[in-house]
Amino acid sequence: MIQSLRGMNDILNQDYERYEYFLSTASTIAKRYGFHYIETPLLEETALFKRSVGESSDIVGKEMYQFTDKGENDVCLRPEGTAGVVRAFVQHKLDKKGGIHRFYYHGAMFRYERPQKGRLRQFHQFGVESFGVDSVYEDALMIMMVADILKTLGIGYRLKLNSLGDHHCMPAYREKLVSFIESCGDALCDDCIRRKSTNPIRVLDCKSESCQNLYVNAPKLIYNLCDGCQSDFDTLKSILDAHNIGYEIDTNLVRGLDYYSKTAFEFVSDAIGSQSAIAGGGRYDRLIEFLDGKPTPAVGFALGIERLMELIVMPEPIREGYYLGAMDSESLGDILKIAESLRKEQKAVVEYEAKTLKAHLKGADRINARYCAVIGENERLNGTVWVKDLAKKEESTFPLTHFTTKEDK
RNA sequence: GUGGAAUUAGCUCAGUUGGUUAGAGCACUGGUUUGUGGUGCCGGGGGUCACGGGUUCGAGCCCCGUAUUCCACCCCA
Repeated sequence: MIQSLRGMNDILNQDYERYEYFLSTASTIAKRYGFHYIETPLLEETALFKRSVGESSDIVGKEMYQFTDKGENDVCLRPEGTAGVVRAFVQHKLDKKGGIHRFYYHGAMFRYERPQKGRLRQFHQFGVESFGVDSVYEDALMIMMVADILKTLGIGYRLKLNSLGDHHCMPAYREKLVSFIESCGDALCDDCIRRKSTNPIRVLDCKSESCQNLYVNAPKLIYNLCDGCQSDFDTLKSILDAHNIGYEIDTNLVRGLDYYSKTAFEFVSDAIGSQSAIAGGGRYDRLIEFLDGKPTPAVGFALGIERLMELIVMPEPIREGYYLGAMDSESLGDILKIAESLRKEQKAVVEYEAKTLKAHLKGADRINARYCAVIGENERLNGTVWVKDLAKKEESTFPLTHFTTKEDK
């Protein structure tokens, strides 16, 4: 038997119902906030991710599905969604057009990681990107949108918040931090010694207890922000307070993609195991110019659909549509005609086998049909159809033409 | 990429120190005497015990390898 590749799953039946329910909920909300759908290719030039996500990140450094195609192009399957949307934004010259552009997207992302619960090699994200809005109110909008989606889906969460500073305060802070790290000497773990040169900010969320004990006294970026960043961060907090969105400041929250600046946030769930981040995002004002566009402020987030699917509280299933069956095979022709007519407006499922009434009712119940319509010997002789409303437990008999004449509509 | 655990029916799991035709619950299917479901009662189908080797008179059980899943690390959504 050939099976799917490691960490790559099929989505079917009830799983797909959840998937579809999530998508329609999230898309509806995104549209209400003024966002438009954008679809970008799954395959992009490798350079796009190297320049945006950053070569020092694990995503680009060791997790990309990268290969050379038949035209000798260095390409890879997208590991995240933002880079492609920014590429499209610049390629279609929307940066030069100016104004505000808001997009949402969803689809498969690929990372070559060791799979576990909540971590797949092919997984799905829903994300939004907003271009051209400098105001921190747009950062707040992002967080409110995620909160809105999660609340609608019945999902509990904790919101972690941090500010990563900008090109005014970050470089100075980085130097301060590096000299602090150097002062710790050999007491640090091997990972942190490596991070010191590649991406020093990352030492702050090191999982090692001994490192964390040392970092208690490390300089925190949050206390070293420049005036602009500080005032934006304060405004953001007051907006969230005004909208009753709870948050905790996490000075160690460092997003894994290099393009973030200023606002960074992460929604986590305690109910799905160690892969607990269900959504993350932040501001990335410099990324558009890194990708050869005109400098444009931008902010966005992405949600992990598979992780959310574990947590979604589905609405009660409702009975809908018709189940149709015959008690003797001679009536099947009429049954098919009724089904064809009904399907112009609603769901109609036909059982081809002649069965007892009891068996048909069981079948109708199993597929959660609202109505069970059956033609037996009596109905065939009278030219009628017997229909039972499975929810109201009421039954009635209609002439065949009651259904088939609807074709005139 | 590192370490650990698991894999028996469609699903969740039993299976004694290695010993005949591998079990249960749920699900599926049929019956329950005139044509009434979701919830009674009785029956039925369904397993190369993950895959490939090895040890043994004999392997679901012991050993080795492979695959997958899960847990921790790592990373992130």
